[in-house]
Amino acid sequence: MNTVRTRFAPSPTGYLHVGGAWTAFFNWLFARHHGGRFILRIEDTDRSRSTEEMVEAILEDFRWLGITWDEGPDVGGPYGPYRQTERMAIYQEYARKLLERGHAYYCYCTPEELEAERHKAQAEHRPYRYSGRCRSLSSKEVARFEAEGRRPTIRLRVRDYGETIVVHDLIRGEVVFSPEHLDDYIIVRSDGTPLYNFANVIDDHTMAITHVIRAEEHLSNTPKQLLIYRAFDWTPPQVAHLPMLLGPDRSKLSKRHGATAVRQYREEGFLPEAILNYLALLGWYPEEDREIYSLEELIARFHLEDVGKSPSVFDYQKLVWMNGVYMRKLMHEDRAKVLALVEETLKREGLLPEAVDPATREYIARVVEVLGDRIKVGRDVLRYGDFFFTEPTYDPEAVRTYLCGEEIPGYLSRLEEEFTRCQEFDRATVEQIVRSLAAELQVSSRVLIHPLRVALTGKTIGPGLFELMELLGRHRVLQRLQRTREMLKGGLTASTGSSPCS
RNA sequence: GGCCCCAUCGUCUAGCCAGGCCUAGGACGCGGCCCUCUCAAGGCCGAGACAGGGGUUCGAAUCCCCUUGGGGCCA
Repeated sequence: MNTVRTRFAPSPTGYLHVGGAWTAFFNWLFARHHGGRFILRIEDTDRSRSTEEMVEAILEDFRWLGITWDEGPDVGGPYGPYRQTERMAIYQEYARKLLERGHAYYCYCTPEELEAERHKAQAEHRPYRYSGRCRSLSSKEVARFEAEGRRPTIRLRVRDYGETIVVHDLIRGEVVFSPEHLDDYIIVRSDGTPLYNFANVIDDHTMAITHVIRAEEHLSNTPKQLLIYRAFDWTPPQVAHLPMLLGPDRSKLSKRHGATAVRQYREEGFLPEAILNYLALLGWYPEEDREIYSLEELIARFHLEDVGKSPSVFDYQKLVWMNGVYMRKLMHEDRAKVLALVEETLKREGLLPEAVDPATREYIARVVEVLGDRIKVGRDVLRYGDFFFTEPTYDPEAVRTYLCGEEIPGYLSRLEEEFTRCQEFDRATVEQIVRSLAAELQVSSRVLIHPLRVALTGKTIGPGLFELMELLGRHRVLQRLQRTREMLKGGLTASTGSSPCS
């Protein structure tokens, strides 16, 4: 039994897409499950849109995810090179072989002539298929075309038009294609570059790929590719077509659905383990009523035959939930990682300098401690605790509901006095102060707590008030209280010049 | 337009291949309650699906056919 070899072949025209990551991951899981190898190949034949930076970016995204490859453009391997632009000689060589054996021929038809054929077919209400008029050109005709300056394309010669093609798909079973749409299709353009279906087959074969696992959008291409294998007398690899990844509106997942690049998730502070775990559960489920699995468990359980056939909607909410599960676990198993993640987020937002001193590190650690499991993704630090690092941004709605009562300024100045006067400024003391004042005023303590929170943080959500105050420290608390009172008194906000309470 | 794929709660899915164990299970999300200074987390409870129609069968979510709906490829 040959070793299993799978591959993923991204085009370096953008960052790694979650759909691509998903496909790659299943290839990876399958290879790892069978003790095989996973290969990365770069499909950069579209030179106008491919860049070297994107090759590096994609490799980096894979590294970050923890999807490792055994052969690829950077590490090389026995079947290289691993980028298509470096394999042009190989495609030419195989195209020549096909030509020599008569399985392919030069075609001098111009786009206009082809277009005319197509029109005719349409007018007669029959499916278009290339007429094959260049199948047997005499040397005189060839000479004439050449003299006209025509550059030929190379077409595959399909032996038998009437034949049905059966694809044995590991996920879908037997898929039967009726023959009418198969024709002598182009495998090499007139400029000598190979077409996708051709390059793909040559690469997969010469790289000894045993299992082609790809998205369903390629299922319709499979018969065409099978024809090339047959022309060469090669044994085709096993194929498996994964279901499509959809956006919430059930169309193919794309940029307009929001974040589709793995890079974006990384920047939002997602954990690679959580992303992989989430991706694993799209189109596939181990037969247990649970959803959290380690990579090892995933590898052990993965079976291609169990992958579903119906398309899956990418559920951002569930990913967030799952990330939260991993984040909580990390919180007590490897706090340093959480801290690093948070630090990165703060730097990206410009709330921290590049070089972070030890005292700030300590402060961040305390913030994370106070924020606790509110942090489901890295960016939640901002959502719940931006005010720890910058002046609060006041949520207008929060101000209106909690700071606009006429008794509020009075409460706040009483609080301010007490906070100025007290000896210690720890959570127990401030809690004591707030609760006694509430008792004295004969109001529920929440009557003081809510306005205080909004005054200090700008929002209605966040960590416990007293912990937050202790961390903020007396100085900042007093400063913010003062500022809030001025804001309420003056009735002015910088932006509109109107009262926040009207 | 031609060809191909798909079809269980809003979403991811278990069950389907080997029909009865399914008054269809779990998870996310949603609603309620508890905890509580808010949010988050946690606990408890709840609403929520076999696309429709025909068969086959003693019996169908499970097998077959049609319709409908979604998606993809080629043009």
